Amino acid sequence: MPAPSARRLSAVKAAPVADKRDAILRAAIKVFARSGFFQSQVADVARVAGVAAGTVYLYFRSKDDLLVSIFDRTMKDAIAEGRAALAGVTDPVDRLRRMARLHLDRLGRDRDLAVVVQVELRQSIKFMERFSSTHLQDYLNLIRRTIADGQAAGAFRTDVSANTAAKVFFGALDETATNWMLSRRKYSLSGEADNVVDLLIGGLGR
Amino acid sequence: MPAPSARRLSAVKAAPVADKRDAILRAAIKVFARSGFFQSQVADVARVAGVAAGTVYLYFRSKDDLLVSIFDRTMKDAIAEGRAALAGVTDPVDRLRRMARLHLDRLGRDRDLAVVVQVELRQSIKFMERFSSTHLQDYLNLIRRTIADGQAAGAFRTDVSANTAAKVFFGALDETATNWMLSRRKYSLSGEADNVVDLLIGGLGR
Amino acid sequence: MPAPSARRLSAVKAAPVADKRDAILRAAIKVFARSGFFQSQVADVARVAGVAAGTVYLYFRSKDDLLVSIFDRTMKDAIAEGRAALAGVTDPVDRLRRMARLHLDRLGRDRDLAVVVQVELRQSIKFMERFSSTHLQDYLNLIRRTIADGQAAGAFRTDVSANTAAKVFFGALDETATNWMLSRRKYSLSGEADNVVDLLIGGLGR
Amino acid sequence: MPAPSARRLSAVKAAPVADKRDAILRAAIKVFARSGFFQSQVADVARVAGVAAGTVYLYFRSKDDLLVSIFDRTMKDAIAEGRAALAGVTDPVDRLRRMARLHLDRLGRDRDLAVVVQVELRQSIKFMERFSSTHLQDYLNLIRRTIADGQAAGAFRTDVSANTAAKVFFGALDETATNWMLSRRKYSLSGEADNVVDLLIGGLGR
DNA sequence: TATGAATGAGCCTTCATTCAT
DNA sequence: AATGAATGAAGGCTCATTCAT
Repeated sequence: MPAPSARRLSAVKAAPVADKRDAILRAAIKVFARSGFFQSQVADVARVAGVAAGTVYLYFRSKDDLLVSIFDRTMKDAIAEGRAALAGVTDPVDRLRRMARLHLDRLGRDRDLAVVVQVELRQSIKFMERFSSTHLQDYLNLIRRTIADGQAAGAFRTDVSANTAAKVFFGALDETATNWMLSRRKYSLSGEADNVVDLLIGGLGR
Repeated sequence: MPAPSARRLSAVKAAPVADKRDAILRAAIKVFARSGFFQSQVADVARVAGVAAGTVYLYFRSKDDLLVSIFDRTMKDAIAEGRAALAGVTDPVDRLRRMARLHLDRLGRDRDLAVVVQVELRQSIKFMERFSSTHLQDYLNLIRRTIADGQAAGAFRTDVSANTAAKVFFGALDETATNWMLSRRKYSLSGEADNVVDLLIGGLGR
Repeated sequence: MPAPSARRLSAVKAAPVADKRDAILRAAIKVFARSGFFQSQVADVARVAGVAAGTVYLYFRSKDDLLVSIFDRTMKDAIAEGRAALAGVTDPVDRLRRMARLHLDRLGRDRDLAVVVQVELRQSIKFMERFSSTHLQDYLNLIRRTIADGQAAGAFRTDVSANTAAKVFFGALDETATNWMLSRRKYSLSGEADNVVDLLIGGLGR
Repeated sequence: MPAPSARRLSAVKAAPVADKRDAILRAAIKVFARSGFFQSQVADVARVAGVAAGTVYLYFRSKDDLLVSIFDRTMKDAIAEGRAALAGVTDPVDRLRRMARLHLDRLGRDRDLAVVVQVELRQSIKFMERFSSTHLQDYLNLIRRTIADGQAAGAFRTDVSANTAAKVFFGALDETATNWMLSRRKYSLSGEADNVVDLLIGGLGR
């Protein structure tokens, strides 16, 4: 933690910058969630953020950069949170359960963010110049390794590749989030985490 | 089945129209798959289809209508194929297996179609004026009912709602298809169907 | 009157041609009256005429030609009718009265024609490539000469040029027709003729 | 009248905006006069105004709005000017004479404006969604009331309705203006005002 | 830093006209 | 003569981005 003087200095110079950049990014999430990336206008983002249109370009290179920045921050946070949450947990099933809860918690806390991530991310993955898929790949790798470790530890069956299982796991969470985002009903998204994990661990068959 | 002469007559009048509409639709799938809907130009679709730009508007109301038509036809076909494939199959596990194979078969046969459906459909679901989500809902309902029937028949566990299970099932297939579509490697998508179903039925746990 | 055989021949060859050309022209009047020349489409004219779009071009060189043909025929008829109506009439006031009645009668009989003539003719006069203003000039000359004759005969005052008086006379009829065409009320247009002439002859002052 | 400093301030802020809007409107009058509304391009208006095409849309909603704005301003000015000019004048004949002079003065000062008003206004009246005919109706009402007052005051004959007389009066001025606008000769339009009024008051007959 | 007026490239869509049948 | 599917040029309008203030 910086000394008071340092904090004040940074408050005068850095913090407002971070604040405004953040305000614009939050405005972008709201606007993109409402209208979709391509149907949104930079001017709308600026208006919602309470700044002039030109100001957006003091903090972001382009409209694309707004979207990339949203994804970058979201995925980086997700991976960091995920790693932290798994820190002291050794039981493979618990590890998956924690990841599922985190995944749905994060999206469930901010419906706008969920909309943007669930609706626009896939688009962007397709167009590599817009979003380096690295982060998402990192996330899938995190799941895959967790499953592979569980297989090595004898907790998970080994006749299914960790790769396939990771995709099934991620897909299940992803679809659950998408359904929640599209649904009018206001049920708790994170409440679904345990159901999904139970099903995946125990299997649908009796 | 009509007599040859009748078929020739209809081929002279109806077929060319259907052919051109179809050519434009296939061109749209190719172009949208390459560049994404919003970054594609109607003129590109026309060029790929081998017609003039204006001709597109003889068969489709608008650029949006192209996308909607792709979805409509794909989903209608999917549901019809799905219903047909389940016709004589009673074993619940077999029914799910068939649906999974069909799902991945269809997308695996046409990578461009897979790209459009996996990348653009979600966007369009969000904007109901663009695509009535009815068809997709129908598809999810088909899965849900299949699972509920399996539960009633005692084949599937009943401590997980059919709704949750349907989302997990669809999400697993969906993510598998998306991953295949994005991957450079040319593995068979439909080959994944059995793995996914085995995992979902048996569960990841031992 | 031609012999029956001649009539049949002409009915087979010439008459249908004239009929179709006429049908298209009448359709054009109706369509142009409803939407205005520039906002009308050749396809609409064809549909109203009950022919295919391409057929219009068998009888008219272009869309412009449709408008020109409407004006040409209308003005030619008007002048011919006007000359005929003045044939045996020598009293200058009677001559003006007859011209006014004819003018308003003609437009009053066919509201669509009135709309096209009153609304589109002025446009077209401005663009000489579209309509040779000769016909309208001929019409104004007919009025001017009638007034000049009346002046020479001592019936009309001579301290106003026949030219100015002709414009006032035509303008009064023109505005009366325009007002009638735009008005919702269904009063008789030709009934206005005498009022207008009385006013112009007698003057507004006491 | 504001103090110089205040004027300078307002000149710095308000004037440029008004100037640009005005420049575009004047350009539109020039371009529409040359080619007609439908054959003019917004890009031409912009080029003549010395701005980029997109700039037009910062000041006007659409191409239609340009035309409507021209009419609105012209008619509003005409009515205001007319009312002002009649303020202290009581003699009915003088009142009509003043209105006629104003009418022809205004159009005679700006031939382009005259072209647009005389040629395009009628079109627009026909299509009410494009131009609320209210203003023109107001103008006609002003004339009608002036005539009716003159009748009540015993200056004008009463065996002709004020309504008919107003149309004749307006039509005479309108046609005079149209003829001047179309004519190549450069005579003075406002010089015609007295001739027209004399004729209308005194009547063509002896 | 912040503004927001101005820019102008870009694109969907229309529709007069043509021409193979 | 008649059709109507096809053409493709044209233009209104949008909006990401810039830059003078």
